[in-house]
This record gives sequence, C-alpha cells and structure tokens, in this order.
Amino acid sequence: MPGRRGGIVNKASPTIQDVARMANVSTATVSRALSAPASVAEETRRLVIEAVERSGYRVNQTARNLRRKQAGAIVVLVPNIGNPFFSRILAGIEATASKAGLNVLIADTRQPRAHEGPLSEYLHNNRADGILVLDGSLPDRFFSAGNRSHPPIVYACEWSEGTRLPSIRFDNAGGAALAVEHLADLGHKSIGHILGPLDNVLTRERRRGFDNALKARGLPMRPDWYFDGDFTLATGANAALRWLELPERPTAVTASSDEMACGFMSELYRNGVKVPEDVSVVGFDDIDIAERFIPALTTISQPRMEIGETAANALIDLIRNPDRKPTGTGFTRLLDARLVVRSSTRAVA
Amino acid sequence: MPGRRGGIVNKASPTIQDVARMANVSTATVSRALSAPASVAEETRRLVIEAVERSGYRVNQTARNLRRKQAGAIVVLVPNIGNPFFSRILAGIEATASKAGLNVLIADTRQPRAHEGPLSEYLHNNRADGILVLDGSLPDRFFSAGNRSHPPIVYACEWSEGTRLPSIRFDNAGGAALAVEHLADLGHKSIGHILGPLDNVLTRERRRGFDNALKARGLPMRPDWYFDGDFTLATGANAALRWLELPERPTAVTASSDEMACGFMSELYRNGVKVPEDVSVVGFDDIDIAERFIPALTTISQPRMEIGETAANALIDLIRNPDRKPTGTGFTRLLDARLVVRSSTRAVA
DNA sequence: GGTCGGCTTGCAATCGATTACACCTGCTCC
DNA sequence: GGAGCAGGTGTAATCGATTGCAAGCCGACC
Repeated sequence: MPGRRGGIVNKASPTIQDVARMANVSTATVSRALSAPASVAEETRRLVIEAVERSGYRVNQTARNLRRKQAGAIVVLVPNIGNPFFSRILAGIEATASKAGLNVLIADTRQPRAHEGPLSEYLHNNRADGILVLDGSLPDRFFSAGNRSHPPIVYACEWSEGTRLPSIRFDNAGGAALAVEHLADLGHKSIGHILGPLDNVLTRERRRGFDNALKARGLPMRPDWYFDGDFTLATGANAALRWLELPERPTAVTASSDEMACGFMSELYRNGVKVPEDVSVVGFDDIDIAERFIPALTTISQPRMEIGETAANALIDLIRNPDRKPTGTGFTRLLDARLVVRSSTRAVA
Repeated sequence: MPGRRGGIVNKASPTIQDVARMANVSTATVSRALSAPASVAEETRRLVIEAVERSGYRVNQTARNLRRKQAGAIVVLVPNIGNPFFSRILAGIEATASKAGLNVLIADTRQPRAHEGPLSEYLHNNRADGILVLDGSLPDRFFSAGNRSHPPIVYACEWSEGTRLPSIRFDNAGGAALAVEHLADLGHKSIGHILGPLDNVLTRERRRGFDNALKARGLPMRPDWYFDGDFTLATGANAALRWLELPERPTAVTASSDEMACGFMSELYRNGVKVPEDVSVVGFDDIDIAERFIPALTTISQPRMEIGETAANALIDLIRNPDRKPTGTGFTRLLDARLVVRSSTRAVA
C-alpha cells in the first residue's frame, strides 16, 4: 500500500497555500494565526495549527523577508576568523543573535577583495539587518560613503577613532594601567612594553594606559623599552631577542596581547632566561592557554563572551527600534578589565 | 540648489524598475543584461550598465533568492565556535564560500535548543543551499528524518559513524600511528595515551591508530596507561595527576589533542617533572601555540585551513550539480596528517 | 428596530526580482 | 517571393509570504 505514506514524501515543501486549503481558510488567516495568534478566533487557530502540523509546513523565510523588507540576519565583520581571540567573542554574538531569531553571517575583512564587493553588498543589499564590526581598521566613513542609508552598525572590541557610531569596548587603558600598578607594587622600577600593530586602536589605548600609569608612578619611559609587535607569537619572540640585546634591561615587561607574552617567554626560555626569576611578564586578554602556560601568565582578563553578547544586544536593540538612533557620543559602553595574578610576575630581588 | 544632489539621497534603494525606466527598456532586459550579458545587444547592455551606475542599483538578493528558490548561503554547524581548532577551519570555509558568492551562516550546535528548532529551520526552510557539519555527534539520521528532501550535506573533520553522507577527513588513525612510530623509534617501550571524549569519532580513530601501531611494534597496551579526557587543557592537567600516581609510569605519552598535551605538560611542570627529560609528550592538531609552548610540542599537524576549503568546495560542487548526488561510500576524501618533531620528545635514557 | 463598534475573516495588492512565451525584425536560402 | 531561423526585446506570470482594506456577523445601546 504505497499510498499510506504518500503524504509528505519528497514533494516540494508545503506552502502557506497548502495549509490554507487544508484548514479551509484563507492564506491571510494562516499567516495571522502564526504571527499574530491573538487576532484569530481560537477555533480557527486550532484548525490552522493542526493543518500546519499535518503538512509539516515551515514558513519560507525568503518570502517573508522580501515582504517585510528585512534580512533576518546580522553580519559580523571580523579581521581573521582564525584568531582565537575573536572566536570567543563570536560565540557570544552567535548565542545572543540566535536567541533573537537572527542568523549570523560572518565575513573576513582580511580577505582579498573584501573591501568593495562583499562589504557594500552587505551594506546596501538587504542581506543584513545590522552589522557588527570587530575590525577597527575599517574607517568609519566607509560605512556612510555615498550618503545612502544603511542598516544599524555597532563596533565591538575595536573601533574607528572619532567614529560617531556606537561601540562596545573594554577599558583597555585601564587594563594596561592595572598591569603597571601590579608591577610597580612588586617593586619594579624599569618596565617595558611590547606593542601591537601601530595602526590598531587597542595598541594605542593600551599604550596610553601604560604611559599614564608609568607617569603617575614616576617611573622612567625609555624608548628602547618599547618593542614592536603585531599581537602574534612570532613578534613576541622577536621582542625577546631585542630584550636580550639591551645594555640595560627592564626587570618587567607588559605585552599588549597574551600571544606576544607567550612568544616572549618562549624565546627567553630558549635563551636560558627565566620567568619570573629574571624578568616578570604580564599579558593582555587572558586567552585560555594563559592559565596553563609555563609559567602561568599574569594577565589582564576581559569578558570576551560578554562583549559579544553586549554588542549583539545593542545591535538588536537598534534594529528593533530604528527611530532612536542617537549617533552621538556617550553611546559607547565600556566593560571593565581585571587583573589576574599568576606565576609570571614576582617582586624584584 | 538642493536639487543638485537629490538623485540618490536617502531614498529607498533603487529597484530594477527604476533602472529599466532610466534605460528605457523593460525589467526583463535589465535582468538579462546583468545576469546573461550575451543575450542582450551590445548597445542596450551599455545603456543598462550606465543606468545601473547612475542609480547605484544593487540587486535585491532576497527577491532573487525567492524567485530562484535558493538561499545564497551555506550554514556551518560547529560544536562550540569558541574553540580555536574550529575557527581555522571556518576561515578556510569562509574564504572558499565567499569566492563562490555564498554567504556563510554559523550555528553553534552546543547551544541549548539547537537541536530541533534552528537546525530543522536550516534543513527545510530554504535558509541554506547546503550544510557543512563539523560535529560528528549529530547523528546522520538526524538529517534524513521524516524522509523529506534536504539540501546537500557534507561532513568535515568529524563525521557520524556509518554515515552515507560525503565527508572530508584527516587521516586520524594514520596520524596517531605516526606519533607511536616516532616514539618507538626513539626507544620508548611504554607509551600512554590521553583520550578525547569517548563519544567522539576522532577520539576513537586516533585510539585505533594508536592501538594498531602499538600492536605492530609489539609494545604493551596497559589499561592504566589510557587517560580520560575531553580535548581540553583541564583534562590534560588531570591526566598528569593520574600519571604521577602510577606505580609504573610510561616514559612517553601521546595526547589526542594539543590542548591536552599542553595541560599535561603544564601540570607536570608544577609537580617538578620535566619534559622531555622525564617523559616525552606528543600532541595532535598542531595548534598555533604548540610551536611556542615550553618545551615546543612535537605533534601531528593537519592542514586545517585546507580541510575547510576542501569541504566547502565539495559542498559547493554538490549544490551546483544536484543531479550527481551519490550518497554511496567512496565519497570520502582523506587528507594526510604529518608529524612535526619539536622538543617535547627525546630518546629514552 | 436601527446604528455603532468590535471581532473575524477574506480579497487582492505588494515586496523585487526572474523567466517562459510571444512577438518583431531582418536575413538567408530555396 | 515566401518560409524559416536567429537575435533581441517586451509582457506578464511567478516565487511565497504579509497586510491594508473591506465586509460580514453579532451583541449592545438608545
């Protein structure tokens, strides 16, 4: 009896028309029964629900989106998806967005032709209801180019300097200061700093916090105690080589990222220098490995999951209430950084 | 003279109708000029292009997708986006998909209600033209449930045992064997193994490779030399504690993931045991930090970016040619693993 | 008894593209 | 000179939902 299970087999997906027919109502009623249940009589609603279940109907999002002029998705612009620092933030974004029924599209801004094509697609093609930018190197004006209207945009983590767009940030300067305070409290008088890429806002903010804290404590700021880097392990290792060559070495070094701190310690180890006996090291970010590195890394911890959630919520809020769109300042949320003391720092001998 | 720049300002996006009007042709012609240039007279094409440029027209993807019954996106089901292991694979996927003009949607399968709602949304709602599954714990039958048609599906990295769906994999067993060979060559006769989660295919594959290689070399397989784990740093550290308690300790340990290997070494360090002097350690995955851990970790390297690319290409191929959809076996591609020797292994004393 | 208002429901337009089909023009070939 | 064909274009249906408007029904109120 092949007819028995002939109901659903392999046919094209049922549409709202099919449901309407089964329930003996109009498509309008089906639509309302599903998205505004209160506006439909109870009995009718029951009939519709039943028809939906029997047919296995699922709304076609594309059609709905076309009609409603929305996309049902947000896009996240991230510089290098492969970087674990961002993936945790992504996790926070994804959790929040999916709770709100929004899909998450990711786009890598470091991709070859990412700048014109795809990006402006997202901006003006209704592919996204909102955009979350994790890449501060994309200039602000990029988004307002051609004075056309665009979906809401929120910066998270990084931002473009002088932007009027809302942003969710960590207190990077404050975090860097925390690191210096900690080292100064341990009696360190000579403190170096490994920088991130110079065109990065985080690098600049962290350096600002570092410099200010040094000044506040009356500690020296020597140019040869700043080391170039770009947040990667390799440049951290490179800084170690530079440190070794120094005629007068700082007794402590703060790095603008944990990866650089680890690279730094790794290279020191290979050269027979001990942390924290010979030099204290503080990182920034508190990535997973920090706790288990050898020695365990003292660092500045930031709630990365939380920044993802907060940013996603801010964006969703803007999407839902397009009216209040205050692009003024004061639209920036600052999340606290926290010092986590482990074994890579100790008092000067 | 406000009229001067009145052309584009803040109006709703131009539609194909607007372009047609400007170029004095029908919408059909505009559509053809853009997606099948050859079928339109050169002069007409020029007119259309010009109108497109003057108006700043961009096709509305939602409308196009509705008409074409496609989604313009693939979805990647990943267990825990926050895990750096996956983020590199994601990067490969993203690069490939965006080259093919497809958006990438990510969904976290470890999310609370991820199992019924969102997932079946993706499966049957035209939200995705194809699905890439990085989570082998999602059983195969999950996708074919209710014998409805679904978009093409490809497993990458992990897979569900006995699946008939295509999959792209590393040679996990081979990699694990490589690790054992290496240690045996160094003279180790007692080798332990830290397992991943038991319900994970990779765990099982790697263990199988490990066991076989042991057998082939005539080395002992002792139950108390297998340590439980779940791929995380914490469980690696835990295994170290177990190792320390052992009356008879293996002189070498292979871990089913680099993270566990690092956790293991970290905890040994805290207990005064030295790697590789007291025990040799081999990891699996070759994550970034492996090279810079202390000591640098000998491990099995897998081309993660490449697996992402390969999987994405396989999926895209299936999307473009829905006809040849051989769900038979033999539809699995195996990518080679490679041993990278660093400093965490040495010959037995 | 008639009017008004609230609650349900259906009709049909609409979102913005794609594309089957028909039509027109001009040329070739017999 | 007419049939046939190819190339180029337009008309209008279509994808699958949402929603403004109108209409029907029913009870309440004067």
